[in-house]
Amino acid sequence: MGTTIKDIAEKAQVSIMTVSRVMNNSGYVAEATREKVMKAVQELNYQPNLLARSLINRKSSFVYVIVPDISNPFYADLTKGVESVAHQEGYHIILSSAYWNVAMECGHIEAARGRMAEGIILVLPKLPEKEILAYSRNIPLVVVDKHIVSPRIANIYIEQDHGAGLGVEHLIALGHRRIAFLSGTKNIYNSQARFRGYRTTLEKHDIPFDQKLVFPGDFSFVSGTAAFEHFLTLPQTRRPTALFAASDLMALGFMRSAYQHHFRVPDDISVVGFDDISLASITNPPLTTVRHPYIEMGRDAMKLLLNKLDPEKHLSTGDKLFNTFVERETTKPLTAG
Amino acid sequence: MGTTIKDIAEKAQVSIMTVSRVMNNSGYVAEATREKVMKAVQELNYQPNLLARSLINRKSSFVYVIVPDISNPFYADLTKGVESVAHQEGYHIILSSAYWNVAMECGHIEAARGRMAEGIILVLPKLPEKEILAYSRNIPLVVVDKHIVSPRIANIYIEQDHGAGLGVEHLIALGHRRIAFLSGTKNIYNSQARFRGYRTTLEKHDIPFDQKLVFPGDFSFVSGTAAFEHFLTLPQTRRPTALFAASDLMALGFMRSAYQHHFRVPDDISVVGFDDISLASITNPPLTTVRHPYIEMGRDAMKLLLNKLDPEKHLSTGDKLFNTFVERETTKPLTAG
DNA sequence: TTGTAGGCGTTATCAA
DNA sequence: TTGATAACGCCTACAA
Repeated sequence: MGTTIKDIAEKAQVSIMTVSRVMNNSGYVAEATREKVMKAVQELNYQPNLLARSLINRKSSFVYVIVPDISNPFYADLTKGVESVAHQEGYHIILSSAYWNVAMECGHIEAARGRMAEGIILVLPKLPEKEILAYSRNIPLVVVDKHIVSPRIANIYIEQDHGAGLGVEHLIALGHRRIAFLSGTKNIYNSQARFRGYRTTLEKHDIPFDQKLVFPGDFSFVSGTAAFEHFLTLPQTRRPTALFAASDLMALGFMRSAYQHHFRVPDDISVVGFDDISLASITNPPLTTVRHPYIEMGRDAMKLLLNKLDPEKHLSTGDKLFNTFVERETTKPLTAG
Repeated sequence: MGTTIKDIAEKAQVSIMTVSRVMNNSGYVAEATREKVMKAVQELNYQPNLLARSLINRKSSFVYVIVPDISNPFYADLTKGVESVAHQEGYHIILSSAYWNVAMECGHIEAARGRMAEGIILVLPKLPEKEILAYSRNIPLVVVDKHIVSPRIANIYIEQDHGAGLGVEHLIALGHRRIAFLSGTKNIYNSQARFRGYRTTLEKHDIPFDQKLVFPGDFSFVSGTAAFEHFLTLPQTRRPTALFAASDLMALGFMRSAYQHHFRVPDDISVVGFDDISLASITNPPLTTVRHPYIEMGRDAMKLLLNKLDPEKHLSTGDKLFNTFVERETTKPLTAG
């Protein structure tokens, strides 16, 4: 506790510079001297103070990760991806939740600057793009899972139109034509993208779009249960035979409510979700969905940041990420009638 | 980027000390001077370097949180609890996953020391107690969710015997007497505690313990599905009418497999889990379980650490934490026959 | 009310 | 191959 380079120097009867050289394997040190130093290091259980080192190198090896809420499985997965690359490259991550609150986001960003963080990974921020741009002039910043227009902001984002189309294509291939859409939170870009994918895919197959088949939701489990109530209010003949939900949570909520009303999935109605959260494969029946690759997004975000920090090092972010379709057991072919 | 106290001093035509005083609201500063300084701060967008400050104060405001795997919902919840208290008190958390690997745990602990972390919250470590004790002499350390014998190690741990008993009591109250136990990973203290709770509760009610009704498992979803296969191998008359699983994940796996074999829960067999992970309330049907309060454990762990760091400040860790029974829809009274 | 000197633990630079 | 000195950005203690 509190052993410094000076203590080692004293104990080993050398100058602090020599100790420093040993610790960093830099410059020339006679083998005998090195051993003397190492012995002192062992005995005093010395560890260099990395903060002091940061001060002089201007390299803290800290990266801030700001997520909406770490207890949300999406962001936990994303964080895992970030962490795996970070540790591999010797960085440590400082985690903060901002709870969809602009003021908290700003607070965390300021804190990151103050702590000499080398960069920030900002997940689904509420902060307007303009302000993000302003911050990004002070500190390297990567925005994840939010659609960004400015080419000046580093960004990991998957255009989810295509992914949503995958889910709808599958339902259409099974013969469904009355396909409902359970939408995400209004005015969120991700919601809109998923909706666009739904609508354009319908059009591509000459299936008329019906506003009545668009159920309101907010990505949450309960909004899924509410959607089923909404479904019940539709006259029998106008009910959809399939549902495409903008999130797995809503799909699950819908299914739960359906079961309580003695509807069977997929027998009475097919359901496709979006996200592929870890629960999706565990539910009963397991949910057919569109996978949004959070872990990989986290990984790539960190790599992108690292490449910014050190242009020498070109970490490959692999191929561009995209959504993939995952067929499980909540869909089945439309039977006549 | 890189604005220092010197730049401000120069711009405001004052000494460094005056700037320092303004930034810290300490000592006397004439109002006019203060304004001059603040103006320079604004214009140059200055932020004090907290690492440099840490060096002097010997107070980094960093706390390391070392979990087995952040993408696991338990630990994400726990981390959330830690974070909520930490931020409130001005601390930042550095998150690391150790993946049940002793070497990684040690690595993270060393890193924490090197980074001048003020403390470590160590969740379910693999590290032997003796080594933890050794580390805890160098840096304040709180061990969470692992049973610790030594009174010298700060610890947040719930004796889960009692909680497990709650689940079994419920089944017994419903008339069940042939109650199976689906066990967790062998040789893990938590598994043993949950098993003890099962067994002693049985004995309390004069229900003979039957080793055949103890199914092996490892806390995972798949080990739950395997357990159902095991269940099927039992002769009809010797099958349990209820199952108490040492984890929700296993309970869910068991149920999934059960449904695939056209068994109904709770009609054909009652199921109780343990943990109350967020999925538990979302499944179909929602799972009756014993809640293990991860968020609260995280909160209390951080408070305990804070109290260690600053004995002046007595953050109440509230009442002692315990497991609670959560009744949902996977159990029902045993019907004659 | 303000400024000067010294140091926190480390490394870069230059000299020996 | 080693060591003295001056930084890094800031704060404490003391002086003016």
